[in-house]
Amino acid sequence: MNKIHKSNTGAVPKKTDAPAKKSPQPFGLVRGTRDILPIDQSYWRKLYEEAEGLCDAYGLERIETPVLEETGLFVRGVGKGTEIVEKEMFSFETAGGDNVTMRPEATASICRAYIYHGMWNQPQPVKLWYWSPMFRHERPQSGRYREFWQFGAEILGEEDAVIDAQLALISWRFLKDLGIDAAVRINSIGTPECRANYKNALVAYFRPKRNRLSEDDKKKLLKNPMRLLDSKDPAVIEMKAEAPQIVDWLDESSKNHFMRVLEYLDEVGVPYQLDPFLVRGLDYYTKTVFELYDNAEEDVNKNALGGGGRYDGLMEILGGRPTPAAGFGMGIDRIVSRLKSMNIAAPQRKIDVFVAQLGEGGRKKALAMFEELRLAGIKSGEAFAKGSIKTQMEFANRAGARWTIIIGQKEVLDGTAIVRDMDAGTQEIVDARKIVQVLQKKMAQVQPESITISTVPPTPAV
RNA sequence: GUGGCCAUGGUGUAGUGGUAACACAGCAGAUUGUGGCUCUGCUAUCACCGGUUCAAAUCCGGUUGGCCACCCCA
Repeated sequence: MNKIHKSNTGAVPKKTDAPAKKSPQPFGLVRGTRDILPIDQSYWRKLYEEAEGLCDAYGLERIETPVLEETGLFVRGVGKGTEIVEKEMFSFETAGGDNVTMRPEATASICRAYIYHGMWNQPQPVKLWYWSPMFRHERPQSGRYREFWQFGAEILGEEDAVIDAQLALISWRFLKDLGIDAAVRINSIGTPECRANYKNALVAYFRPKRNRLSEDDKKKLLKNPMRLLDSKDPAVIEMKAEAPQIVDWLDESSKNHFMRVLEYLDEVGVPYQLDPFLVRGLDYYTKTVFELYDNAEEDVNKNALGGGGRYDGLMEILGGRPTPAAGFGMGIDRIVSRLKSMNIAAPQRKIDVFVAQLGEGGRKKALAMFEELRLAGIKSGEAFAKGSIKTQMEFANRAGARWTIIIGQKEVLDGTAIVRDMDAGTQEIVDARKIVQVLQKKMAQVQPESITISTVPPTPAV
């Protein structure tokens, strides 16, 4: 996989009076990045089309924000104490002296755009979706890259619980339609006020037991006690059982909001599990938080496929007017790898016709005929650079063409073309001018269903 | 940031001190105008640097890179 090693680019071994014939060393990949090769594109296309169809049906509009933002946006938006901001950002100073960061997530950017473009003047809520690469300087691991893709949605300017439920529904439905049996883990972390009270209770609970905590967890107890709740340390998991739960510390309005979210989810049939210890790593969340997990995944601790929640305070933190909002983000890379390991095939590009040519005259005609077929909407393949008919037939066969058109010198003179049926192994000579009609007729007879492929929009949810 | 495992053609592997093997893929060919089968040939200075040895893919050290787990998250 990694044939190119950085060391190859390093010091050239001392070769006394060796001839200076050294080919340039090839480059490797920047750590944590990778190429998404043609062989994987069918999966990516499938996911993108699913996302687009779903968002379209739900009245969400596509937004694209810059990869680069002012560093301060994330420091304030995501939170100064978070892991992301503390040590995972790709930040640098530009030649002009600006401090910029390659976005580690989308929500802060989208709130910035909302404020910057005065979107509060639009009908509320503003419903947006994105599909973009994100960057975090973490150590690469399974399902974790430094450049990774997220598909997500944000609904801005509405506080009602129905929005939270709808977002959970859309993210769940996205996975469901792709064939992944997912469940929503959901919790409420209330307002900053009730959370502060809860944190005190948590600290009070854990402090007497602190000698049983690891060094890391001791730090968490001081700095961010809620993070203790998703520790994988068996001792902590055991202690957690008796620990206070945030639900008991929610104020009336948060509790009511949460109940309504759950009722909506019941109504619409989204399976969820209450997880009293689900907290999320970003500071901006309020009230509803949720994550999506694959039910078929054995390892419960395995990576989440997506997550989201409400962030009613974020807009104000970023200097906008108080605006309630909620959203989710899905890990495209993780979902693709899930689909692959589940052996869920993505549709491959198929061609109906292959255009083969012989000789310079045949090649000219074939070039033109290929274009004619394309304009007629007939999916075709070619290998004009190849001279041998045999090689071209091999290509036609491999590409799965149902028919191959052959144009050689003889056909050019006669104004004809050979149409070979690749399944039957038979062929006929037709008038070159009528090639489109002939093929369309054949296609209609043989595989009428193939014509409708890929023009069917994804089924709307629920 | 911490720890464990690993590094052989494009891909997946065999080879544990004595001339680098196999499968698949790719390319070329089997009387120059026809595919799916078959056959033949070609495709690797064994990540890099150094050490031990008569001899290293194989042992040792370093470097680089990858994978996995923790941390955190998507």
